Amino acid sequence: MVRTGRPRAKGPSASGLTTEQDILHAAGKLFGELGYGGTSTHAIAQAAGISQAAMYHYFPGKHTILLELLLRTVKPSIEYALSLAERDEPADVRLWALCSYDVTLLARGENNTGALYLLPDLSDEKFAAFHAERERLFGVYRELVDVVAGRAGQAGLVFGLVESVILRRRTEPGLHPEQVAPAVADAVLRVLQVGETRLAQVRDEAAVLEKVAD
Amino acid sequence: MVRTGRPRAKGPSASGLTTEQDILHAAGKLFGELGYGGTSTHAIAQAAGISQAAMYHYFPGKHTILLELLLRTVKPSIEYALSLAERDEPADVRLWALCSYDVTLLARGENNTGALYLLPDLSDEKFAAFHAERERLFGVYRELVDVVAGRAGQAGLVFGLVESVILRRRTEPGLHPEQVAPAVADAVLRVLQVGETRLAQVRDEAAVLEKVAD
DNA sequence: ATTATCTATAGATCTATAGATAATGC
DNA sequence: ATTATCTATAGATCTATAGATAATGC
Repeated sequence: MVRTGRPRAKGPSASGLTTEQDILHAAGKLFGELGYGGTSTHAIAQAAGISQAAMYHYFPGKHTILLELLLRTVKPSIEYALSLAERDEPADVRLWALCSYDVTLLARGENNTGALYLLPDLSDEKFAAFHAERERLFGVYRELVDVVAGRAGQAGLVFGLVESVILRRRTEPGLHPEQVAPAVADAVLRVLQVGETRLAQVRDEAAVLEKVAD
Repeated sequence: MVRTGRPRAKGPSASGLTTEQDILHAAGKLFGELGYGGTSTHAIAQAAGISQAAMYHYFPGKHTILLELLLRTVKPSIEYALSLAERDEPADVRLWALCSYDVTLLARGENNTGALYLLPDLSDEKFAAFHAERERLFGVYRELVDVVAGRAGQAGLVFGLVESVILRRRTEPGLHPEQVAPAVADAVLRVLQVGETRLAQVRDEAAVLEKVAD
């Protein structure tokens, strides 16, 4: 199980991960801190422990690294959202579970991977595949929110409330996923004018839907 | 009242504004769309109608342009927040008015100036002056939120809810300030568990505090 | 004389490619 | 023979400075 190919000049991967993963990890951290335009391919390669040119063995260009990161970040949310669509718990219970799960993902992780959603560079059509996935996720939110609210037009507010955790991570260092996730999910139902009595029931019922995020 | 100095090669400012304002306007638009690192000084100058080098007559470097934009964007919010601190309306009424005012600012304007808050480059200490101002604003929110909630620890959630409008502008093109501002302010009080009866009163009372944003 | 602009450019990047090299696989 | 890496570099930027120039002011 020894690796083929020329060995790295700076010694083998300190993380023990594959080179592709080292690149993605380094790029995710740097894009989040310095932005896409502010991160050079040289800086990514250096943080990954390889030469600048070696990156092109794995990714044909800088933007494909960001695209891959975006797709990997949104993927678990979409899978969970779609799995909820098949359940027959009431909409408010499923919405609470979905919000709690997404906030957990956004609040967790050493690098603020959700911060990639904020990059202005995403308006480039190179990232259309990501926007399409995100739209699917938003669609699930909209369906659930419309039922819980009893009317249309509240989904944007809810989605914004969930994603505002990305912003809060920057200025609230002591933000713990297990604490903020239920708080945001509660807030979502309160915004939709679900009463406190019902909310307490929803919280209990949603426990069944809890998924241990990988 | 004819302007001194060498005339522009491309003809006089189309906007009729000062050159400094042309630069700030162009930079605000480009930073928001392409990011700080993704926007060259050449691109800013071109959009402003001057040569790249002429910018340095007004700003000693690229980052001072961004800093100036950030300070100008946050300034009206701080002034309004501080003016509210001296009023004797109840905390819930003042909080509603503050949220509504800030959401209006963030939702309005041809360029999404609030989008500058999302730039990852802001972590650089060059922008410490902006963070200090923003912290002052957050302080006013915290005071009001703590009183309305009857306990500490909810201010981050509220601030996030207000600022999530910046995110929503990107994906919800039909977002009208006069529509979304009261909706978010209502949502804030609902999150803080203010009852519907009281909320209706608050909305009425807050009308007195409404400020026509300049 | 002062001012706002211009043109030109030095020096420092930065991306992507070409081609060499040091491993393992067969 | 295949693979993963390396070094070197072309060509395209990009920031900031130097110094010239075309107006108005006095």
